[in-house]
Amino acid sequence: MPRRLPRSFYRRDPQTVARALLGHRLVRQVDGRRCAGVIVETEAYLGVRDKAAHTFGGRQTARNQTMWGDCGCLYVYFTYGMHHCANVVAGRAGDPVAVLLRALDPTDGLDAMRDRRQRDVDLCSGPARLCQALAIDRSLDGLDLVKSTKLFIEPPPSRSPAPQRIVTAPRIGVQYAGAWARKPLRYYVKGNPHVSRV
DNA sequence: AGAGTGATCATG
DNA sequence: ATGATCACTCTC
Repeated sequence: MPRRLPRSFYRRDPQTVARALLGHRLVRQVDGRRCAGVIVETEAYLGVRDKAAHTFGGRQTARNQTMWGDCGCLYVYFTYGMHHCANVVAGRAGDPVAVLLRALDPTDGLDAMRDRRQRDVDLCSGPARLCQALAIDRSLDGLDLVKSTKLFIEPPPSRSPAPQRIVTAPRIGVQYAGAWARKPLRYYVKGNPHVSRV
């Protein structure tokens, strides 16, 4: 059995989870091949009060159903007619908050990622890029990261390196959200070259 | 800076 | 039913 983060890790406010996720490894098993990367960039979405969140104002739709369920599950949405983005559901069931996975530092299965991305660079630097690299789409929506072997999050080795410096910044691509767009709800590892933008 | 792309959503 | 929008990416 793979080592995985427990449910309790996710059952916290999304800002805490977004920050804590940095440095853990997202692992994808597909076609008997392993692809993985260290999470280096995330964003917190605060639910019904957050104008930038899909669940703002209590919206509950076919698309965002997963956000209303148990923490530790994957919320995948499709946008712009071609891109998928992946979130981890946080908080308590009924509080529809989540953390968007924005970038990985790729560590395993780079060849498969290059095949899927049709590129040698920017394999996992951006929410839709990392989904393409790891073959994540709507069919994985609702998947339980605490139990699945197809996709899960692995803690770093117990003898972990020195804690990394974390930067906060406004979230990307949510300018329509007014004051909520300016809140520092984006988290990334300072100096890491795989962060989607600085 | 502009185009691409179609599911999704709020309106009616 | 319909039209506007979109937690993005690529190319110029």
